[in-house]
Amino acid sequence: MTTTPDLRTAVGPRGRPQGPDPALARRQSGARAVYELLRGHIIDGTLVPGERLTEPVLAGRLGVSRTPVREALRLLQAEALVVELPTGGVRVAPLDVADARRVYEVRARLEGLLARDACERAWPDDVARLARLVTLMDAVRDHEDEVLRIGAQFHGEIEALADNRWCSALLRQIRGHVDRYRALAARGRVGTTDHVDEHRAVADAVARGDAVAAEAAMITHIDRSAALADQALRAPTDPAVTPTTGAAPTDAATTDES
Amino acid sequence: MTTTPDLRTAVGPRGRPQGPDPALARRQSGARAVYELLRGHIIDGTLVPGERLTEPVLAGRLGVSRTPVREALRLLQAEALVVELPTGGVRVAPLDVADARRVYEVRARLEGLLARDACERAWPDDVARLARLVTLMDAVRDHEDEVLRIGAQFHGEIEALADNRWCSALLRQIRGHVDRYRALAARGRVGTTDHVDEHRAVADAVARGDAVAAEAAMITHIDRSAALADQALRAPTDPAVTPTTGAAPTDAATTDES
DNA sequence: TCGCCCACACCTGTATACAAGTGCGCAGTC
DNA sequence: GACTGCGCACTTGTATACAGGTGTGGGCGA
Repeated sequence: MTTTPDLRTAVGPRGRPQGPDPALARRQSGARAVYELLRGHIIDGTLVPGERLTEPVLAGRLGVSRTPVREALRLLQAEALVVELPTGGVRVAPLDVADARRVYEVRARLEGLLARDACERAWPDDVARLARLVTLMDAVRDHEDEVLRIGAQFHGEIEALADNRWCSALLRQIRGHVDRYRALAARGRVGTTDHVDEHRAVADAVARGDAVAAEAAMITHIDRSAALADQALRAPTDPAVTPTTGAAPTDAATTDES
Repeated sequence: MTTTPDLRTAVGPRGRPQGPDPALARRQSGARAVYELLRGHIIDGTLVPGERLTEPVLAGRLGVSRTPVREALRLLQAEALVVELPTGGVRVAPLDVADARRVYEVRARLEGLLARDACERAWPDDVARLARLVTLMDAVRDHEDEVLRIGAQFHGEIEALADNRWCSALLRQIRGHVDRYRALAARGRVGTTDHVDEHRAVADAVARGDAVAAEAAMITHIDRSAALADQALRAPTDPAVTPTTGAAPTDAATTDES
């Protein structure tokens, strides 16, 4: 591991060639790119939990100066993907399987709140779109990957409907950690039993405009996912660090055994 | 406004004289101190919502270089207390009274989860301590300040019991925003009706070990506080920026109309 | 052979220097 | 008088230089 690719080959010297928004392109440069890269590597396990990250080494490896590296590390620290050492400096946040449950609990509440908010803002065509996703999911219920993909869409739809930036911002942080634990477990082997029904329960509640039920259904759904994930994390292999080679999800709507 | 005191007079040239933990003292230096200072000023309204914050100006005013200022701004940005401008740079996050409700909603769920977790970890003496706080609160129920102070203690106790670092970390971020809205409203004039009973409901649920009830009671409690805060924010004065001169709360357990 | 002490190498934190992009203002012109 | 074009000043982002502190490893002495 720790074979972090050169940043220049990863994002180019000055952002992507086709930046739709110049301001975004500007933000994509340097520090932001380092942040995204490191974040992905922490999530997918390329950077091993507990590993010390030193600024000069990262800077040299990525072909940039310490300044953007430092900034990226601060962002990762704010997100708790790296933890500070008593003497200064940081290391990759350790993975504690027992903590996975906690992460899921928080995620469940935040997504539950999103479902509640979505209830109050959903228009008929939104409801129809959700229902369509559930139908779609039902149609492919034996293909786990497809179920997961549609599930991600479903959650993304709910989040968009809720339009709650506070929830979304916090959720994004939590999602990074959720994705870490998912990468740790054997990919895909989390089971999707009852996924269709659980999503349908949420969709139905939203359709009825029943905010309380929607929130409860979402929490139940994610709690069950948490139980599956917990099982997958404890059962298969030793609890030691087991980085997978799976793709590195980096942003919203990627988290999904949901 | 914008009469930010010199950082050197605020924290001294190299941390406080009596740092109990040298590592902490080290972190307290420079960037961290700038962060805390700016955070406090944003929360208490000294830094006006929407105000542009430029690195050279802040650096000069605080007597440090741009480097620690920059780092502090990044932390504040991660916390959404400042927002980035399209052209780069940041401004103090605008205050939207309609958004206060959203912030409280999130806080309610997080604290609700803390209450739930506290249930599963509370020992008899913990339960007794919570009950004592409720009794104390009841005894001073006519003194709003005292009620708020004890309320803060109560919430701190729950948080400590829950021992859920994920929740606590997210809650800290949310609390900064809650405190901002509280500073915007007339201090103390939020009303504390039924505070005692609401806290008692939480304490009783914890005593019974009824996690579901504890979570629900906490959510109800904070939702009611939210309604009071919302009322205070909309009613008294114009919705324009109205910084108060009240003390600047800077960390956990300071948030309380709870 | 074990323990202690010193010195080095390293790393963080801060300051300063440099380059590039952007917005604003002023002057000139129609 | 209004519009347009140019130029300046400012700001951010990055790189580099410098100082302070810490941990480690080797050497020396008991």
